[in-house]
Parts: sequence; C-alpha cells; structure tokens
Amino acid sequence: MVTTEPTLTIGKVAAAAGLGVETVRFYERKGLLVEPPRSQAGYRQYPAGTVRRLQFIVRAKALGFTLREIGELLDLRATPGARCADVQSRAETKIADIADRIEQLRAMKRALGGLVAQCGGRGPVSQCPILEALDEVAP
Amino acid sequence: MVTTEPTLTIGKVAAAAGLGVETVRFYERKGLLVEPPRSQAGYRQYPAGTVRRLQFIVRAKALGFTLREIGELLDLRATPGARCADVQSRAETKIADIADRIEQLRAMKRALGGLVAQCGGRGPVSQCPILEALDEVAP
DNA sequence: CTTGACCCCGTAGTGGGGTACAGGGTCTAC
DNA sequence: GTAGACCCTGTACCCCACTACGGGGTCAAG
Repeated sequence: MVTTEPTLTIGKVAAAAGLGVETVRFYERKGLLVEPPRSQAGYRQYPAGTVRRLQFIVRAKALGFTLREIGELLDLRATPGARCADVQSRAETKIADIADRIEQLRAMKRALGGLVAQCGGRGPVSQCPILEALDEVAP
Repeated sequence: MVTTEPTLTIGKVAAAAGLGVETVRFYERKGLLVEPPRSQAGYRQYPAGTVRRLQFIVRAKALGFTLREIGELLDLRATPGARCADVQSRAETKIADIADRIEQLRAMKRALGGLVAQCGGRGPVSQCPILEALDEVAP
C-alpha cells in the first residue's frame, strides 16, 4: 500500500526553511529544486523532504558556496557512482578560495590601517595623507 | 598667456590607467569623471590630470572601496571646508567593514575545514560527512 | 457567499561592476 | 585616397542572488 505523504504548499516550505516564496520559486528556476507535482488548481505540492533540501541550500550558502556550486553538490549527491572524495575536493577548493579572499582583505586592511595612522585626522583634506597616497604615481 | 595643456583621447587615458575605453566611459556615466571638453568631431579631450584621477579610482578600488564610496572621496577632496578627519573616518569604517568580512570568511573556513577533516575522502557520497552535515536539521 | 490569505505566471527592477555590440564618423600613415 | 585604427552613441547583455509587481485564480473561515 502506498502511503501518500502529506504535501506542503510553497508558502509552507518557504517558511519552514526561513525563505520567501519568491526565493523558492527562484531556486526552482535555477534548477536547485525539482519541479514538484501540482494540484488540480496548479498549486505546487512539495514532499516534506523539500524542506531539508532547502535547508541544505541555506547551510551551503552560509559556508560560502554559490548557488551554482550548491547545484553541483546536490547533483553529485544524486549521482550513483559519485565518491566522497569528489565532495571533499570541492570543499577544499572552496577553502582555498576563501583563504585567498581573506588574504586579499587582510592586505587591504593593512594598507588602509597604515594610511589612517599617518593621517591622524588633523588638517584640511588638501593635506590628507590618505588622499595623497591614493594620488601617488607609485602606490 | 594661457599655456594650452596637451589633451589625451579616451584611448590614451584608459591605457595609461590600465583600463578599457568602455570602463572609462562607464566611470563617466557613474559620475566619477567630469565630462571633458570635446573636439570639433565630438572626441573627448582629457587633461593629463584625468590619468591621475583614474589611478586614484583604481587604487581606491584595490583598497576595497566601492565606486560609490570612491565618488564620495573624490567629492570630499574637492569640497573647500572638508577635513582630513572626514576621510579618516571613512577609512576607519571601511577597515571595520573589512574586518567583519574577514571574520565571516574565517568562520566559513573553519566550518568547512572541520567537515573536510571528518570526511577523509573515502567511501561513496551517500556516506559523505560533508553532505550529511549540510543535511542535518541542527547544523 | 464574501473576504482575505494564499497561490499562479511572466516580466522587470535592484545593485555592483563592468563588457559587447551595432552602426555610424574620423583621423593618420602610407 | 584608402585601409585600418580610433572615436561616437545607445542599447543590450553578463554574473549573482534576489525582490517586486501586475493581473489574475483558489481556498478556508465566518
């Protein structure tokens, strides 16, 4: 006997995942969600598992994955012969990526910090060391 | 006597600043460059100082300022009574901003690093701790 | 049986930072 | 005088992740 799972409307899955209805439809358009069956009236009828899928997306986003990458992870999860190592290497690439961004930001912060220290906040902008530094030919 | 400064075409200023012609026109549309005088034929005629202004933009971008913020800095520079402290406080805000972003990224990196370590790369995706973690109800 | 909350679709707008045409005119060197 | 490099405008397009809106249909409570 086929136990018919109770289904959820888009408003329910969205609320359960902490998202807006428009966002869920947007994820569907992006291919992150399979198109669900529809009711007579054309309403989307989601199985309960969709909430978990949405939460997966939300959490992966929090870890710095783009929607495209999240789509790849979801596909990978559904690929029969896929290996754990595939997922791991994506995570490692992302870690390297994040490390790069941190280094970039640290360099910016150092440079700005040095300028602020030189400036001291006194005097007119015409003598501001920050603006002068930005103006110099050799940065 | 008025010494007429030699002027530069858009291609020259763009090349001198390491930008594309389209990008320079884009900056003009964004209000970062004053509309320069035109030749008989309608060609933009830039004074040499424009190259420095473009380089200012390029360097400020490298320090993490958005184009909007760069526009504000340029305006500030041209404001008679503006104080160095104004520039300094913008720089400090930007530093705090960058520090926030670094912290965000570090948290992502830590979380991902932990998952990668748990994973080890062995086994099928169906038992991948990374995917399982993303799937868990309480992250 | 009506009201209000929900759902549908398609399209367009946001912001940030550009890039790419198309369909012209101009300038320079040979 | 002509080829090729340069310039002009305007519009459209790219990525990214949404968000909003108009103009409808539907469903449940009172």
